[in-house]
Amino acid sequence: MTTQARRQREYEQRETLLLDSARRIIRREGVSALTMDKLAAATEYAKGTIYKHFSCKEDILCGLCLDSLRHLHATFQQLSQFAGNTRSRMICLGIGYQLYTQRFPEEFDLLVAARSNNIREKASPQRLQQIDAADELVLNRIRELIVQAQEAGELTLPPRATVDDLCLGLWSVSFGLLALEHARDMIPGLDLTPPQPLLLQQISCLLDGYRWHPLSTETDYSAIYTAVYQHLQQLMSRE
Amino acid sequence: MTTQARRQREYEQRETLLLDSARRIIRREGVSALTMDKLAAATEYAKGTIYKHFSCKEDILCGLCLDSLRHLHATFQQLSQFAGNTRSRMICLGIGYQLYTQRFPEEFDLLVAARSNNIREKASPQRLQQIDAADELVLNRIRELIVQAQEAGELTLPPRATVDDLCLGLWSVSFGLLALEHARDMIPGLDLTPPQPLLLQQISCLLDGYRWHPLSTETDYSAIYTAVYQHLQQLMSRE
DNA sequence: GTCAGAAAGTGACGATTCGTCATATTGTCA
DNA sequence: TGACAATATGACGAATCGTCACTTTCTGAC
Repeated sequence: MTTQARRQREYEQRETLLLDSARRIIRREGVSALTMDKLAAATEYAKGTIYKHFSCKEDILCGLCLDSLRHLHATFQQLSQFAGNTRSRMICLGIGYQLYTQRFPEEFDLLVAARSNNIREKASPQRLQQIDAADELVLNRIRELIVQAQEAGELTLPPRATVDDLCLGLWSVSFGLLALEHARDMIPGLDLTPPQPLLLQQISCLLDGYRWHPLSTETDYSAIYTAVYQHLQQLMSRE
Repeated sequence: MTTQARRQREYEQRETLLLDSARRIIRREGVSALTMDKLAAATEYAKGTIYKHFSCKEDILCGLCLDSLRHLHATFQQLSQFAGNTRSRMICLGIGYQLYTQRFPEEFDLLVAARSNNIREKASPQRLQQIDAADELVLNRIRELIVQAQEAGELTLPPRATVDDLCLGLWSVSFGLLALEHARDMIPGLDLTPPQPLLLQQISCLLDGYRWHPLSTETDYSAIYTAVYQHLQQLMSRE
């Protein structure tokens, strides 16, 4: 049915428009400035129409997270074409994640917020489920790479560790570090390496600990880091 | 001045009472159920009185975080008396952190939430500053241990890494992993080691990567883990 | 082209929660 | 004991929420 399809398309376009408007408001005035009335005015739709899409304000925030996760996933997809040994390619994902949070700080902030009940309690179950699904897609990219490393003989997991354990470990240290990165400004007198190499250093040590070859003691990765970094920065700014 | 002092004490006691009430409401009915009117009714104080203590609802949430961080710090203090080599003692802190989040899940949830602008935008600057200060106290316990490890010759940091880098790395992986732990329930089909050893495994690999001796390949830590775990569990349940 | 019925869009409204502040109460000390 | 300060109160106006009865637009059969 052609009418049906067109309507569906229009609905999705409007959802995008609504999310874009919401994003703009948040970027300009902060999350607390986002109100349903304001969003309605900005998009020139009535409040009732917005409620056709989102069950509440928190649902919109989750909608933004979802969008953002899909973005991240797309980036990871592109990165998977990067050539090199599996370990460099994993580093590549780490750098991608970091650049992503730098380019979309508001979205990442929401991603952190969306981990807490404060938001989850109110958002619609469907939206939360979609977020989880998107999360999993991203995780799959990491998982894949670990499996490839095993197959390539570059990684042999310790006895009781599973692929998912390492996967979650990598995710944790990256998510944690980026989420805590604010601390850099907030906590005075913290003597840290600049942000860019800091995450790589942590990932690198973790990978050394898991004995993902070639170890950082065996190869000098710094040239590779720089190359990947520049490559990615171009890639992401182009969009 | 004696009157002054007594008033100050009463003020603090009431603040504790207010926070305890708020905590109870959140625990029973969720964060969104916490309203100023409800808290007023529960504590038998008027709303105006509550606003003498907290600038808004988010400020209360941050108050709870602060409380919780102080708790964590106290736990870390106690743990620093634990005997053993520096690496086991670091593991000890990790276990302490984990048990802490298990015992106070609501508080930890708030701690995650308080990292995002959603809350930070509204809370009072003083409270946020207090949180940062408390955060730093906790970090100092980790930092100390790293320095001790260096002094004991059990740890030699890689060329460009600072004490704070490692400190933040450990904090990140722990915070990240615990914050993402929900994922365990949410994301289906994740093949993970059970929660208790999972964090220890990550920390352990990270420490191996940093070459904090004795490495996990040199010593079997599992007996120590179990001992520390039981010791701590007793310690924390006693309170 | 027209029209009836379906689908989509609207915004006024009641309800909830917020934060304030003029007033009331309590406590202090000369 | 009383004057004054400190503290507590809760009624109130403002802001925001989410709903739903109504209006407008669209659709496809005739």
